[in-house]
Amino acid sequence: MIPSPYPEDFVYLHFVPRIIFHIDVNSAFLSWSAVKLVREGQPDIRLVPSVVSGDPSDRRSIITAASIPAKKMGIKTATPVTMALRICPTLVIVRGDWEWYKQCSEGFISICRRYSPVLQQFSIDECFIDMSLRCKADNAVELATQLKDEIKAQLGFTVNVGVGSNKLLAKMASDFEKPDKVHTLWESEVREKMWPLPVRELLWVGKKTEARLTAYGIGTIGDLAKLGMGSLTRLVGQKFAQQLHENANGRDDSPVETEVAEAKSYSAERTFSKDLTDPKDIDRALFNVACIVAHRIRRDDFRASTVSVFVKYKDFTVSQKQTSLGQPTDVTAVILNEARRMLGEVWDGVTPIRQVGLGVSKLTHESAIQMSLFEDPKMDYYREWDRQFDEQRSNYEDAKMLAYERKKKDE
DNA sequence: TCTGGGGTCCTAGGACCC
DNA sequence: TCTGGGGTCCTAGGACCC
Repeated sequence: MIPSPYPEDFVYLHFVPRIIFHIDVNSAFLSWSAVKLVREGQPDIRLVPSVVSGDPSDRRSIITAASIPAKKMGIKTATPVTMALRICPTLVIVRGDWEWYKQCSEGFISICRRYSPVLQQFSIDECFIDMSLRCKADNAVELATQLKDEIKAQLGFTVNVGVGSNKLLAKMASDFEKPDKVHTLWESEVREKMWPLPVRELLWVGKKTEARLTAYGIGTIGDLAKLGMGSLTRLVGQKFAQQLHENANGRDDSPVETEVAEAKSYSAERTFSKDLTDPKDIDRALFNVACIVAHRIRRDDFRASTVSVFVKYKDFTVSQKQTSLGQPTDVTAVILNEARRMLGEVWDGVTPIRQVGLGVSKLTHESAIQMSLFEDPKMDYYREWDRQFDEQRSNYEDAKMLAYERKKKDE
């Protein structure tokens, strides 16, 4: 094939009709764990009510992924494990395996990339590919089916492929009947396939927006599509109204973004198995999340100018506080001290805390300016502490990877 | 039944500057 | 001494996604 002299997105935008695929792994974490278990000679958990979750003995664990038989019983993602067990006492529970999931993800992404290099990874288990230059509307389904079958044959798990004339329609289509299916949603099919759906099924319509819309008598995506901009703006604000109006009518001109966007913020949080009041416990958790967040920004060569801290109470209300630093930092102690100071302002020291978290934002790559005259004289000590922490942590991660590789070789 | 963890984007009000 | 209006930055909070 002769390579095009133009960027791929330049050519089609001008005269080729857009054809977008959205590939979505069916019950991703559950399918991926199932593949691993099947390879080990275990029964296929996809065929029985089963879930992936955190520690089942922790009352606060929730379901991360559920098999189709489990979903049919009403066990969905984010259901508390205790509740799921009440619904189905024989539920099979497996723990997540992040390293394995990453490998499965890389596997299916690289197959998709062979179909089109114009690929946007949307999450660990979803991607868009721009097929505008690779097929025509009349053979799109054939290619999508081939892609879906190739993933199943090579990797052992199923995907849904949504085919449409833009990203929104492709994504909506991949959400139709599952698993292991190809669906189309062309603009000409919007009226028939998308408008009858409940408004909640439209991308970006969450619980709150649904409540607001249904209170106004808007039940289906079709109702929303026909609603005047004036009313919609009063309900959800101008910017969001415009987006919803376009989307409900099946329009979306956002491109398939091949560049991986840089992170804009990092955060970590810890939920306690019991609500806590002891400042020592809270501070230990704050210390832990500060170490994690600061390690991540150093790993990615960032410095942060804003630090925020937040606490969540029993009733799920959140208080948070953020502050701007005089100069960007990646030093754990600096971040932790700001967080400690703000925690003192945000928390009364008495109300039990369910969760504590810490975040950093306003990230730059600029190298820290060392103003030794004004800098805390302990800063060198702090940096050395961080260096040793990072070294140990990466050794730990290396060891984990090595153990994993060894195990794989044995299989 | 009792709700994890990690992100993005938007809005609104106040401070400050010109 | 008292005044308008626009732009920008900051913080708090809320909604959505997987």
